Amino acid sequence: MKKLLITDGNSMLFRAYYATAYAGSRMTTSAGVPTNAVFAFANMMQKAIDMIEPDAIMVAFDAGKHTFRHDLYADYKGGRKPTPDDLVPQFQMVREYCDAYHIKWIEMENIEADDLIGTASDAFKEDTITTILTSDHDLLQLADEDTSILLMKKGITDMDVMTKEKIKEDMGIEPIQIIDMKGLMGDSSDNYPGIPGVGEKTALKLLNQYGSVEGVLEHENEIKGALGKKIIQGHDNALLSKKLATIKRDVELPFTFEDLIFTPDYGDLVRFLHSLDMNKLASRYEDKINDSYIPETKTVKKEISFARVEKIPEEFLKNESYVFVDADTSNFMVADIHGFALCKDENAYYISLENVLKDEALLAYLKDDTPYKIGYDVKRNMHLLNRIGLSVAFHDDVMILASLCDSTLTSTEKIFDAYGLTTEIKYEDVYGKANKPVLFIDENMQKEYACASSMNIQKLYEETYLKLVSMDMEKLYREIELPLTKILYEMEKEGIRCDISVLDAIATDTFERIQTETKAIYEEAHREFNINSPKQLSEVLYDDLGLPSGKKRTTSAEKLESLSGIHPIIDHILTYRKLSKIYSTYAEGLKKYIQKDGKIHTIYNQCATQTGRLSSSEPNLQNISVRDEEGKQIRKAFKPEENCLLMSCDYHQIELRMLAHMANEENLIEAFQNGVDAHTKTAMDIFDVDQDEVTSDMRRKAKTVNFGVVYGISEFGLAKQMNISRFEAKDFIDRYYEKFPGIRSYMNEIVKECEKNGYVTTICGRRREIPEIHSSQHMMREFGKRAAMNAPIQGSSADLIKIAMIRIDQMMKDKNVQSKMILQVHDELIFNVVNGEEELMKKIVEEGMNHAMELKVPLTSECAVGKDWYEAK
DNA sequence: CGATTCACG
DNA sequence: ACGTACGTGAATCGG
Repeated sequence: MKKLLITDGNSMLFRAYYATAYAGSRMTTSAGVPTNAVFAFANMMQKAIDMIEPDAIMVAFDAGKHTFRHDLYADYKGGRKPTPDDLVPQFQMVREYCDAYHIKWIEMENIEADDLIGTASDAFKEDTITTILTSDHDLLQLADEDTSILLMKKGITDMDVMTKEKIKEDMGIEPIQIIDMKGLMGDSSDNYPGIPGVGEKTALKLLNQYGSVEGVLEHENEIKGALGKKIIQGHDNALLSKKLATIKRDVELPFTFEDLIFTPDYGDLVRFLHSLDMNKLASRYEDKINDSYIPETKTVKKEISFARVEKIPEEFLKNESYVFVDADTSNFMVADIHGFALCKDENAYYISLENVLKDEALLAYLKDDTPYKIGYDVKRNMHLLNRIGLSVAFHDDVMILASLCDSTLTSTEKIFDAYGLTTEIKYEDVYGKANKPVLFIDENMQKEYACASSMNIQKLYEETYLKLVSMDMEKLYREIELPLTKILYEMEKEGIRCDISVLDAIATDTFERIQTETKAIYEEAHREFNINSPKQLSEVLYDDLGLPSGKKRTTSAEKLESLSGIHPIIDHILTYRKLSKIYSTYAEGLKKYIQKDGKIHTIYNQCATQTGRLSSSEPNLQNISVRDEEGKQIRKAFKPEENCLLMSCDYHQIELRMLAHMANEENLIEAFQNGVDAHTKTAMDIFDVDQDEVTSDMRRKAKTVNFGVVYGISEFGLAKQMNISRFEAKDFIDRYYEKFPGIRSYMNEIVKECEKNGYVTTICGRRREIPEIHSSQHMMREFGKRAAMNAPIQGSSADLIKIAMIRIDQMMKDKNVQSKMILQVHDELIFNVVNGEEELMKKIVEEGMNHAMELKVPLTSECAVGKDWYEAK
């Protein structure tokens, strides 16, 4: 058997174009010719070739026209959109690509590519297996025993193999009956009517009974009621529509199978790819070159120029650019801007702050949204620019691009390391270290550093943008992450009022109590030592006092609690620990961050977690004490503005709801739908009792089990947490899975998926890479499995609240409220609510949160208001 | 600068 | 044979 690959050239080129259209402005050759569609086309072809390993290839095009009869892209319904300008030259270019690769391409006057494909898929039947690569669902009708369709999904690398069986399973009919479906129900996008009043359901029913349009029409007089009448009236339309939907298979083909045999010439291909500046793609083929061709990469390498200027050349300001804001590397909420570097292609310019403000053309350029500005950590740039009175709309953030592409890249160092991006002159070379700044700034070094940094932004963009598109995260990026950046910027800028006198009072009180505890501890230990040093403390406990340590000699609160009662020193240490945490991290720690405006402005990092959650730092306002009453007092320092209240709204058991939805676990879904408390429900099931028999202890245990499930449950973990034996823990897990079988199969599936792909995804398509899943070490692998089980739950919940924030922000703008969203704590949002807006805000927030996604379970949340964060919780 | 501990979801 | 619950950030110690 031979293998034939037929590519639907036009449909694939359109698909390639739209999949990469956002990047259109920058995917060009050095001469400025757009190449994005050809690039994506070449990638898709290679993927299909690697997958199928065909003996022969044919690419079919529509002759000489740049639009065609089928709807290829979801956004362009009805009618024909004109072919985009930057796609036009790529029709020729893609044919040149085929020539260079020695792939046979066909086009014939007055014959549609579809009909060429239909005919070719039939022509060599005896000893050929055919695969058709397309993004056009209409070609599915060609599937049969020897022919399958490789159907492009979103992005540029995802494709589905549609066999005859798969189509039958998906649509409930034979592939060939697709034309009968269209005959009966018509096709609005192709503008043929079918039988008016017959939709998908009716058409399916009729076909199952009569097999084909002709079969239905033959019996049209037997069909009763309104339907029969409609069919008789639509008789001719049905036949015509079917004819229009049918791909021809009887075209005279001007070639034989031998003409299609695939004999690639990698030398020609590499030369061609280099001519379009697709050096990276070319390098994939270089080791396959069988002639003596050596790619002349030198000829495409351009001279890079860095310049310090007083004014940016006007010529440069016509296009998009990569912007590096040169500022202190410290906390950007207080850092000062020195100037910035702009680059595009091989030219980079450095301009000092003083000159920026004098350069009218540059200021106009920065205000104009049309030439795209691309930056790294756009939120930081916004703060820095805002403080010199500038507001710049950035079109892309390469920090977010890079971390979405690879979730393990959770810091700037990791991102730049991963892509091998360094600068010859470093920040320290220009400005020195934080504690030892340079006396004089070397302006030449400053220019070199900043210009090279802007070049790195450009390089990073080129490495990540199409990758992101091909990974299907463009929607997540454009519709969630980028809008969120702006919201976070506003939240950070707004900040939250923090009353230093409250912190002072807590500090003073706590300090005194720490002294008391310290004395008591020294007395019990019979000597003075540094209680903050785990090393010294463990010597006191396990050597001096001879308390039982076990193997690890840890001094963690967990261990100490188990020792409580054995020796009076233990409780003093626990209290000391608790108080010194409150004192140094919160009471004293937070004071350092109160700015002149009496507020704390935390920084939200959008790229710091592997799961998609935010993190908060300088200071971290996502871990302010709440579980412990004494620690919770800290919240009394966080206050609303004058004539305002704080409002805090949090989701109820968001992760369990997300799990119920994603695992499609009927039992749990039903509980949520009926408003049954999830922990109580779990207790009923694992302890096999009625709702009114669930004791608080049973509920507490069930709650622990539920947490365990979300964390990727293990016998050991659960046993440790619940202080029970491994066997008892196993029993709980077995019972749990027995009652919630959907969760069991979901967890198994997700681990399998992770083992296959090396990553897992959230509802919104966010990826978490889990390389540990393939580790040779057992423990690492087990960790990988737990992370694989947890990440989609934690990550989808993060997606959810991000969407809620965007919706709430939008509604607040629509209603023109004066209240502000100021904090996010994973499943909770905090607002400064202006007096009189309480009711409206509650409505907005509940609507925004509870309907951010429509899941199989209802989403619920609770809002509370108060004169400080303590009261509003 | 890594390890330990502990605050949060 | 292995010896852990998932995800963060800050303070502190001690090499």
